[in-house]
Amino acid sequence: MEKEKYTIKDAAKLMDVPTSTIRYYDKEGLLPFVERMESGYRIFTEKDIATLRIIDCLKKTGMPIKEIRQFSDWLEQGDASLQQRYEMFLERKRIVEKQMTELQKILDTVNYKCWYYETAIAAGTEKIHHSNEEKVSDNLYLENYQSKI
Amino acid sequence: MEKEKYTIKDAAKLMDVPTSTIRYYDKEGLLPFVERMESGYRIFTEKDIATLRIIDCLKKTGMPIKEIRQFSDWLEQGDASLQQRYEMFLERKRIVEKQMTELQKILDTVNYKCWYYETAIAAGTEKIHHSNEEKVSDNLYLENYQSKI
DNA sequence: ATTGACCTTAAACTCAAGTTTAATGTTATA
DNA sequence: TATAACATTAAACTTGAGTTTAAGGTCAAT
Repeated sequence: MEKEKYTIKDAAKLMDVPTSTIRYYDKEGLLPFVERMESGYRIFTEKDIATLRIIDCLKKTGMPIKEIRQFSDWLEQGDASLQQRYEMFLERKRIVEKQMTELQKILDTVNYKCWYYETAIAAGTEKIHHSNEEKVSDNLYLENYQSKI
Repeated sequence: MEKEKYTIKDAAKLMDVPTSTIRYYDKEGLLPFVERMESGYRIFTEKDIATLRIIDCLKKTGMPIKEIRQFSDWLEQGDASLQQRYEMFLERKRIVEKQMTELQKILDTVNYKCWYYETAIAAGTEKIHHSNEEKVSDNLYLENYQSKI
């Protein structure tokens, strides 16, 4: 059986951030659903932790805090905002897919540079990549290399 | 035949950034190789533009400006720094591969939420995801879904 | 030689996303 | 009941990565 209630310290540990980050998110309106004790201490439920994980996922898609706040507002509205929330995730999907494509291109360039330096080190100098013939080799390399991966 | 020399405006247009960004990079020591006219105007060669593109690639791997400065310093040292530059790109490769893995996990979560909202909208309420039986369905969905993609 | 479109720098400013500090209140336990 | 280890807030501070501003110098075409 899992624990049911969490302190801010527990929540912070689960999310692997300092407690100050959780307080900052709350201050920015990301956590309006978090209840308090009479003393003012925050109480996080399992459900709150699950929502924190979704907020973390949105952050990792590159969504700025202000837009995540919109999502939290929609959460407060319940079923009336299902469509908006759905469209938000559809857009995040498109964005992340674009990021993946971009990241693959970056990886191709990094891999090319690895090969560039391997061959330069073997030759003892970068000059081997300066002549026209070698440039042709580079292109041939790139063409083959990218289809091989 | 391509143009041989570029102004800061040309370079900025080629890199799709404002000229202020190029000046900022120069101020931070990223562009020690860029020559000047007697008047002080920067002159970018084809090679400089190629190096700018590599700097842009490094930036897109998440490398901070201060570490890119190290790369520029190594460039100035010529063949003596081939090994260091090679190791730098090997590390960037590992980092980008990790980013790709992480991004795939994020996409899995986003896809799960898309399904979550599709089904909630069809049912007219999110409550369908609250009962224990439905939670089991979620898990089954996730298991099947991720192997299907 | 004047005009407009360029270029230069230093320094101040912006922005997001936190982090730190200070002053104070609460809870668990020995 | 004292004390340690938590918690609270507001406000100031930090960091990275630029952008903007101000004051001025240069270039190309008329």
